[in-house]
Amino acid sequence: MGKSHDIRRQEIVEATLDLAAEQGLKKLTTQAIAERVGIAQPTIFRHFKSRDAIFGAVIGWVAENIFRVLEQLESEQLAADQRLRRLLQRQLAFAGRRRGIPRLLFSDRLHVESPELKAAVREIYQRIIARIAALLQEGRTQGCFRSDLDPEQTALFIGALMQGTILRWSMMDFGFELEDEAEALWTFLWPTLRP
Amino acid sequence: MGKSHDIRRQEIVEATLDLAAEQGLKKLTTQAIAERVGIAQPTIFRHFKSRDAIFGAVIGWVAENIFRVLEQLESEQLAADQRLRRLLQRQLAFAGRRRGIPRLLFSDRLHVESPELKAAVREIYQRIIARIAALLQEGRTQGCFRSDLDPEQTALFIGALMQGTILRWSMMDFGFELEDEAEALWTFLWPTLRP
DNA sequence: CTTAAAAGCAATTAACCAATTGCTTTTTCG
DNA sequence: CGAAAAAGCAATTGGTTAATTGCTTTTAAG
Repeated sequence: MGKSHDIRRQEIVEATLDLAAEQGLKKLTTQAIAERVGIAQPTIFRHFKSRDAIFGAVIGWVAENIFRVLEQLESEQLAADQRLRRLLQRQLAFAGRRRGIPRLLFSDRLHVESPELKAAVREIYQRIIARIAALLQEGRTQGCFRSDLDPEQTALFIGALMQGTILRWSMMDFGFELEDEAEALWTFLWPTLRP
Repeated sequence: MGKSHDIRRQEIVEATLDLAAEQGLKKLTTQAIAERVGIAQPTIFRHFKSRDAIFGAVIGWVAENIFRVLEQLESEQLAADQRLRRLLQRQLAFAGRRRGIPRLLFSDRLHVESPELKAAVREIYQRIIARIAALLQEGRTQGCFRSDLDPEQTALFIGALMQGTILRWSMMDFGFELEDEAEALWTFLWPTLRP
């Protein structure tokens, strides 16, 4: 046996994310992934049923990390506005470390071809939006946000701001530090939220 | 001869945009485009040198329309804030009428594979941002925006808001009217801009 | 009406790619 | 140790696709 099943699966997932960042989805072939991992192309299929199953595992791994960020936030004893600020900082920091994320998750291939993968990506998106909306709601009653704020609508736009910023970062070939945008984003955002 | 060169080219461009919306980029083959237009697959290559040349023409067509919206705005005698508001309305309205736009322009394929197509998409993006920044600058001196506004930085975030909203619309299978988001977007945006 | 150019198509090609098969090697565990 | 199970690979398969070729039909200009 080579390496254990779980380790190989994780290697394949990471190789896939890295290759997505470097070469885009067209060249993201099982051959390319296998070469990056250092195994033969058919060996990929000892660990994943199909190519889509690899993508599914990648999305699952990304989801796990994003949700972990959201959960860590729950346990912090801070006012709602400071927790929202941290949420933005940390999600951008996580995305900034994994360039493959926008290339894969914003790809039309997942959205149109595979209903399961589309659903998985949507769930990530909707859980982030729901968390932001909950923070806005909480902060509104605490008095740290405007009282006439629509939490749902505002959460959608904050999500759009994050996604749009990540998309620009990807479009500009990752030519700036995504993490550094968090502070500027908050400066832009705060006047709309404050009481 | 069938139809004239220019008419066929335009038919191919529109078929490509429509198919991008319906089926995504993977199934956007020369065969599929030809079927939609009603010609044989090799005939495509009488009108375009390569598949990428088709994409280039599509992007060119989109750019033309977007720039026309920007130019029309120049001639309107309105305060800067109202012109910015109209810019958002009209760009979202245009995108809302052409579902293929996000599928094609946000695709990684253009960004990674073809340097020319990537440059073309970036130019569209940067001209919109530059226009927004100019409007913000103008409005700041006119007194209809905050005086401590950073026009460049703010323009980037307004662009991110638009792109993020269009991305959500695409991700949700165009399940809401994009044009209707413009008003809510402005409501969200105004508190950050007003003096 | 004539003819050259443009537009069209059927058939083919070369390249690419996900997935399968059949066999060998390595690891795990009783 | 020894055998079952897991992991590995070379070779191949079947399907897909952009682009070419060679030929025919249609259009437009003189």
